[in-house]
Amino acid sequence: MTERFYVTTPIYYVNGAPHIGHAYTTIAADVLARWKRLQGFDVFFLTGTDEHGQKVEKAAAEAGLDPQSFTDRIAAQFREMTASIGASNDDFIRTTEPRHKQGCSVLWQRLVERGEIYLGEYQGWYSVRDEAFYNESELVPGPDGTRLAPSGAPVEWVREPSYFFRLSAWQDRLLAFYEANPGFIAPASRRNELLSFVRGGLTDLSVSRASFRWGIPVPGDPDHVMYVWLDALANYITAAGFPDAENPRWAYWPADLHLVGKEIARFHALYWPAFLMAAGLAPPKRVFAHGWWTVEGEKMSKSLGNVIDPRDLVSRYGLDPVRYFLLREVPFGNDGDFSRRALLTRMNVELANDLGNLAQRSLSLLARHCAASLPAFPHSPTAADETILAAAAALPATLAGILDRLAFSEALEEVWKLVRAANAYIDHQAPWTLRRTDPPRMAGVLRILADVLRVIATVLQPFMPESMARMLDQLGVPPATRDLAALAVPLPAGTSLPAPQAVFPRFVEPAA
RNA sequence: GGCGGCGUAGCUCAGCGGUAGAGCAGGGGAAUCAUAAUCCCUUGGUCGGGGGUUCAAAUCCCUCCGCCGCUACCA
Repeated sequence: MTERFYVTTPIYYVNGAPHIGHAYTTIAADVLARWKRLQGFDVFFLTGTDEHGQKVEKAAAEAGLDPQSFTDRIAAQFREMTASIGASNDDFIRTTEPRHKQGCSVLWQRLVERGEIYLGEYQGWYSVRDEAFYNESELVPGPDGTRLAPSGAPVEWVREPSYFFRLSAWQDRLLAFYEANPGFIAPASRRNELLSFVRGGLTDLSVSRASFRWGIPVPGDPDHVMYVWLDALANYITAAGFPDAENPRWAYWPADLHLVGKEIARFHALYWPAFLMAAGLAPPKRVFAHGWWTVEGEKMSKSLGNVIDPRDLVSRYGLDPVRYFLLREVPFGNDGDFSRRALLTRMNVELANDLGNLAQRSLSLLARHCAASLPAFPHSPTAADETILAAAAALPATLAGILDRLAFSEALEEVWKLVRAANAYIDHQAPWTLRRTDPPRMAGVLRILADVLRVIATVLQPFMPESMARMLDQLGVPPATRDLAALAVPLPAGTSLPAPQAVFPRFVEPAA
């Protein structure tokens, strides 16, 4: 039986248009999903939108729309963004869908039945913008004597009956869980923060709101709607068919990986496993929190007007270079800076000069001097041949280990070591000289280059699907033989090669 | 205030007890198959300051300075 792999992005909150941060998470998840498929896993890759809550209700009112119409509109933008960055998600869940509302209600009932939720009363300072309550002590003074949330959002005094989740009862079991699963939350810095937070003591969590209507009604008490985070987190199981254990999708649970931004690490690594364990369900296997992007050294913000729309980026620079840049530039988990200069350097130096040009020079020699067909493997390979072939052969396994740690930039660096080695190989072997002195040797060298390029293009497919498909076309690799297992079988000599075409042209400034 | 992290070549960072590394940028050379791309060689750092442990410290300990994250609280 093939192994399953379930990876998620967060469901994105529909109170604003998609930006580079959303695209980043989705691209990372997509690369992983594609990589796992390449390895032969049965993958379920989920993304979607989080559509309830007071903020959405307000934003809809301000836009003069009912909440459903409003969320329909924004959700469509997210769906479009998902497609525009080439995501290969298997599903796109919206929390306003019946399947989600039903599953979420069952989850609630299960928590009630198990005595994990009780009715109490909440009073405190509430921030609509943050969808959170704050203690008096957490507030900071604002202009003209007002109080503000630590985030700077305005707060109002709210007193209302509320359902509570017995989070306080889970402290020890959570700590035991983290202890037993040291890799559960990564990077390590997030784990430290989480542990210190939990050790500091947990209080019961208010999980319903009676102050607004736009949410999933609490079963049996329609005056309340569910807390948005309980609602939102549940998407990971409702999309997998919960509570229907017969649903084939349910076999994917527990998820192998929730990819999240660092700002929501706690919800995923603390509340979510607590909810699940309390409901008698398995917690996810891993949560990975990535960092944030600044733009040209500055924080992204609407007021600065420097928010990057991923769709603009893609139309300007092309999809694959953008995907490559985002995962290459910064160690996954760290914050990074998105600068035009850095993007152009990666594009021109690594994609165009190193890899694109390597393919082009190899393929044009094959086209011109080998009758556009794949030569036979050398009869007696030299030490140089053996060295580069061994490096290529070792690459997939090396990457597997690196990608299991989500070290995308490290993985790409590893691939580029081989790219550079192949450029050195072609220079040292100088097939253009061999053409006159030793044509059979020239053919052997070119065959080795084709085989090395095939490995490179194969393992890079998850990162740059479209470009690598074209490169594999040019290398004569049939579409059905592009997974990692297929690398074990060499292409037959004589395979005909189409005319080479540049895969990564140098980026030149468009005329103004 | 507490917990944690970071500070290494011009830039971005790796190394985390055993003669300072990579990529980019800079300099010199080779080659001319190729997207004027590539390859080879090379300049460059008292590893934030100070103290300590050790035969040996960027690497461990203490302290100071500067950044950052999580979190708490006082008045």
